Amino acid sequence: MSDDEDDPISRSPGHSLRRAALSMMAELAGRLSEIDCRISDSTVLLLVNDRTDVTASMISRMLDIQRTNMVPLVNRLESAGLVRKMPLDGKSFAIVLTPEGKKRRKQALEIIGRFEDDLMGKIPPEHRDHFKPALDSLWRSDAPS
Amino acid sequence: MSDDEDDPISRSPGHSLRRAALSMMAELAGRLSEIDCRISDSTVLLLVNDRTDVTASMISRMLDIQRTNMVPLVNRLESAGLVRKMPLDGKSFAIVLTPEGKKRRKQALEIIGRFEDDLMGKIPPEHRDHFKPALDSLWRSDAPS
DNA sequence: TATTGTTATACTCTATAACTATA
DNA sequence: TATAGTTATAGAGTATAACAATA
Repeated sequence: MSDDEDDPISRSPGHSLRRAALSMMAELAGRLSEIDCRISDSTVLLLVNDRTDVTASMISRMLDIQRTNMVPLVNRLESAGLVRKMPLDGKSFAIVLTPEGKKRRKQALEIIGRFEDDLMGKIPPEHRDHFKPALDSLWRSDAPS
Repeated sequence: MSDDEDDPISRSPGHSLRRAALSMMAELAGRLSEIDCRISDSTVLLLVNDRTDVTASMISRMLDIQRTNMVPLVNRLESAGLVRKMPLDGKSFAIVLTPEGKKRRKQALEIIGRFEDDLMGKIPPEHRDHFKPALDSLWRSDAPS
């Protein structure tokens, strides 16, 4: 079946963005599965790092995840022994990494580092430096315009 | 909470790709909902167009959708009166657009056209021409390298 | 009053296994 | 044997409403 540049789908930047993201996420999810991590898990581990003052609500705002959907995510990390909840005051808890959590974070960082090298390596050199700035202009409120 | 260029998430092109795609898809889905179309619906309508020889299996391969997940998609379009199944041989059916399907396709094309103009307009001019080529190199087998 | 954390719930998208019928 | 279409099912991700407790 023809899929040349004449049809509106092949010419669509939105379609390219969707397909590229889905392809990338499938590949990354596969690599992270070897350390029993989902993409969202790894994002939380990277985000928290050594901090002891990051709440689930703060994470949900930073990653644009609904507060309510943080519950199973944090529970999963807690059940896996990767994070602990430390009371900050009467109503808030800090999500802090356990030693195993820090170990897992380091593994995730290595996997993601290799993954992103591979990712950028697929992009022709003349387009490479434009990739992240272009993407960030589509969602980051503080992106340069 | 700090979200500067020092943390591995803000510097990650993979994270930028994911967030940009999710942001874009949410916006497009919202606009297409005004003509009762999902993104996948519109993609099928655009793809089939005037052809009378496109099967669900062909669509599933072109869009990287599992064959099995085409069933509810096509049923939805058929129930909405947008497509008909025409027997091609004893085991295959062509998905063809009804007159209402062609009308809906035209509406979708207009919405998507405006949407993509807006999308590209958000990208700083110096990055704009690199956007689609960079993305296509990540998933299109025939992308120039 | 606004925020944090939570439960319950539902919808969408995606993925696998297995089956029938036809090429 | 391979392909087309289908059913059943399960796992993710995501969304809203509602509530209790605390700032």
